Amino acid sequence: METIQKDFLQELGYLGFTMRLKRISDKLMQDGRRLYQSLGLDIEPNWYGVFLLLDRYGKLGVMEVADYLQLAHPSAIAIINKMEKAGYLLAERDAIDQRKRRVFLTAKAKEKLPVYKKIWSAGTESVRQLTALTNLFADLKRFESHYNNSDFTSRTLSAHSQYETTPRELSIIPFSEKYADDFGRINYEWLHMYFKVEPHDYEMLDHPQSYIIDKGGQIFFALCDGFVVGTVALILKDKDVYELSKMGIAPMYKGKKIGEKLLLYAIDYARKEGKKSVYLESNTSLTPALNLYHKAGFVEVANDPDTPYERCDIRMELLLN
Amino acid sequence: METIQKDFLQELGYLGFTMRLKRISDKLMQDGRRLYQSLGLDIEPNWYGVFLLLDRYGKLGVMEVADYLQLAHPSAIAIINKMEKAGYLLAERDAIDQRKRRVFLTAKAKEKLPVYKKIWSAGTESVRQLTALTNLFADLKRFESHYNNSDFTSRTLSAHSQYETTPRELSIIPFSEKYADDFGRINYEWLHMYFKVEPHDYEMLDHPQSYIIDKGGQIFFALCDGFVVGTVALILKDKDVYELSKMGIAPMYKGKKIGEKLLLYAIDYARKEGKKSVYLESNTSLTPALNLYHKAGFVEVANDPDTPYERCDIRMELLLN
DNA sequence: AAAATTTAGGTAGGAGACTACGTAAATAAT
DNA sequence: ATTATTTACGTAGTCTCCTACCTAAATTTT
Repeated sequence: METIQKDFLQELGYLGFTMRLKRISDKLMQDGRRLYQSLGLDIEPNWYGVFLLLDRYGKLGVMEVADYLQLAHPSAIAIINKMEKAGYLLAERDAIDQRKRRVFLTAKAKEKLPVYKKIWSAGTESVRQLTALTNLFADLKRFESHYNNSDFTSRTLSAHSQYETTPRELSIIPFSEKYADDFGRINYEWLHMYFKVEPHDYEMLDHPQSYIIDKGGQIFFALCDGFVVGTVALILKDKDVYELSKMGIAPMYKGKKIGEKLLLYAIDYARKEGKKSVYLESNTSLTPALNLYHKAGFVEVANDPDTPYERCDIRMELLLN
Repeated sequence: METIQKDFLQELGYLGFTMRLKRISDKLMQDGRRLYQSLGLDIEPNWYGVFLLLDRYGKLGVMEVADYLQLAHPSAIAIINKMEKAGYLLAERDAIDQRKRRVFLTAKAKEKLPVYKKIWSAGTESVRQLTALTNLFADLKRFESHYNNSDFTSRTLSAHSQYETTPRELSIIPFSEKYADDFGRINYEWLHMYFKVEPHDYEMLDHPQSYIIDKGGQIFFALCDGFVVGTVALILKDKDVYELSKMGIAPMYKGKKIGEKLLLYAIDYARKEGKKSVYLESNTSLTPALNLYHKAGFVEVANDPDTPYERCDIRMELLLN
């Protein structure tokens, strides 16, 4: 427990996504509130949508506001009532539809709006700077639309239905076609998390049989609780040299020495196959992995300038016997 | 108000970021809860962090849990207490530090964990699919670290301090160096939102003076409430032909006919300069803009196969006099 | 050794969002 | 015309997270 890993959720990868998102949005919200307070303004961070909506469209019904902002209507009501109490909104009954309460900005609101817009512009600029050089917006949009289309719940449910009771113990098995997808799944996750996925990766991860097994290599899977929780590949590089690659552990199972067992198993296999050495390429930022390699006897050697991977900045080797 | 723009927050661009983020994270949370309910499980969507944390590290104090998950400690306490009540957690006093309450997983938790992990894996896979082909994770990480470093509040505050009371009315003025940054600000926003920014864009947006003005073109700014809310550029393409480009309105000021005024003003200028025609390149997905162009008299002509912009799939022209 | 400060953990209260349920007006169906 | 259904709100209750404040143990200072 020496160096405390500060951000566990980040370490959990895809699984931590939900809570990380909430964390960011909550923080932004809190900051917004603080900002208004320090400026001495009597508005809340979630009001700007209503302000701008009514600034553009004039009078709107409660449901319309909710629809535009994609809020459940009670939330819209809560905001509207507060704004009304603060004197920014007025409401009137719709002449033809008696149920409808049409809300609109008061003179106070219209007077203050330019000031608020100025502040929102500043905030907008901050967000622009924070998201500069990223595709956060396009990606977020894509995420939202995919998410709205596909039913997350039912998809996850069906995936779950394949659950079968199996021993808890860790077992390590060689490649079999039925786990080919897991090979990709495990590795795409950490690649995605730390680097960008390179073309060379796609080939191997999507076609392990043809790119690794058929060329004289081997892949091992760590199985636990009934599914694949770790992978490692030995790629035949020379008649007596393996490259060790695609070593990945499912985030949920990290910290359980599974990587170590997998690595030792692979080394043992290489030795039994009569190979002279195993080498690997990695990145210095992946300290836990490097420690593991070191512990297993790998030593740093000169970097290969012709590596097909951009992310690799270190090469290690282990001589067998 | 013909076609109701469904997502107002998306339309607001950077400004809508906060609420969109909250919307997504809340939705994910709700879905998680529904998922567990339909599976008949007595766990909550925000428990997985604690489960996996204790699975890895064994016994931890309340504050440690809070730190790892980056939660305020009352939140951690709330989760821990519920999990304890549900029988998943037990607590004991630390032998040396009497204040410390060390929590750990019960036998029930350890027994159920494989099942839950299976479900979380399925959820993980769903997130992977939803974020495939995006850089959401790398970008989110970058956003988080930038955000944690720079003080959003104080930055926005200082930007706000430049506020000066100015007339509410819209005015249109020609290029001046002091608004050069605004030219970039306004245009980067919509480019970022709808497309990816192309190299050609950076040049022009960062150096309007040399790339547009000095080459015989002109830029107009719409000013309102004391700051720039819209831009349009006329680029000299031929001795009597302008290309109309970089037409953008700050999201907060959309729907106020500012674009229309700016466009007519630019056309008028071109006419006064004695040009024969103005053409523009755009994208068919930008319906509101296309309507505007159409209304101003632009007609669709054959597309230019040599356009420097990837995003453009339509070309329109307006003959003057 | 006594006093001051930090740290661990807890409570109270507030904000935001959502679901579920209820009511009355408007619209559609028979 | 009467009944059934949809729509527009509104209320209540629950969940999440956070800040502010409090206590008591551990650690530092003096």
